[in-house]
Amino acid sequence: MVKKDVPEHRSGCPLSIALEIFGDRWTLLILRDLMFKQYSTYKEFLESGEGIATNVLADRIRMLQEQGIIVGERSTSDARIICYRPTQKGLDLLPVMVEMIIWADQYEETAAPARIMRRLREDRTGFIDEVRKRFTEAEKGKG
Amino acid sequence: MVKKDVPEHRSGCPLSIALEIFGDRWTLLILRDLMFKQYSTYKEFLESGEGIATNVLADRIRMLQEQGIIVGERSTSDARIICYRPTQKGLDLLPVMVEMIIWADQYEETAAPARIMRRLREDRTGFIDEVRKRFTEAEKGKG
DNA sequence: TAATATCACTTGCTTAAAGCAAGTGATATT
DNA sequence: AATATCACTTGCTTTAAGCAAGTGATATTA
Repeated sequence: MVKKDVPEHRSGCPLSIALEIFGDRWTLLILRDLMFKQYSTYKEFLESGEGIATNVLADRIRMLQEQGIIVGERSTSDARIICYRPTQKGLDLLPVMVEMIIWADQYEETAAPARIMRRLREDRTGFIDEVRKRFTEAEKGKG
Repeated sequence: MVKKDVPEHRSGCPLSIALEIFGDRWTLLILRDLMFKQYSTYKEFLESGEGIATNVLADRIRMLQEQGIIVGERSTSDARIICYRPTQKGLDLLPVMVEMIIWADQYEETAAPARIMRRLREDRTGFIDEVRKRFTEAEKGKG
């Protein structure tokens, strides 16, 4: 059994609610693949190298859609494939992820290229806006 | 059994490493109690209203000390009590927590007072510096 | 100073979630 | 028509979370 439904809120504390949604080992890694690596399919997430289990991945994708953080739609060129993309609510998690990345890079041994980290530290908002634009531009293209 | 030892890194990705450390339901709530609510003891964390289990709390406190995110020392006035405080590494998680709080407040129903949230949104760094000072001043007091 | 209370845990057990391998049904390719 | 790929699901094992009770050290009270 795999179940990650966001439960009845234990407390109304915003941090607690946030952790009910993405306070686990995998949820933010899927969003990282989606927003930073520009992966968009189940298969790409699965093969991203972190080793997530198939049932957990399916479960998290379902939960992220229920929460309105991502949306999925079938590819027109290949109907087997579902392409996921972040919503506004999902894109607004970028600052959270960026701060986590900066913290980890400062205190732990990471494989992150130094110049990318420098860019990230020195221009958080510019970096975030770039990522954001990639998805909002794409949105227009469909409009 | 309760075991949260930070495992062998699955990937060198900074986000992945960060999640190995605090990617769970409880770790950041303890740090919230410590830094925002100014709780400092096991008992206070336990009674903070989120319903953490005693073994999980003990486990996370141990892990946070091993990671150098908090330090604990016995109270001089009552030798039963251990007072925990954040290290620099712990204080540097404030931006992560603040962004999570802002996100949750924007998209979920929270019990956070509107004026505190407004303050937080409009002056993230000022807010963070205030919290930070409370602990670095206290440090000086000990010499 | 003996008895009781409090503090920070630990232990043992149950329940829920993560991890793993294999399978399924739909669509696509050969 | 046969095989491959895609996005999952199912069933089982392992690990971690949840819960109640207990422990040892220190502190307070009668």
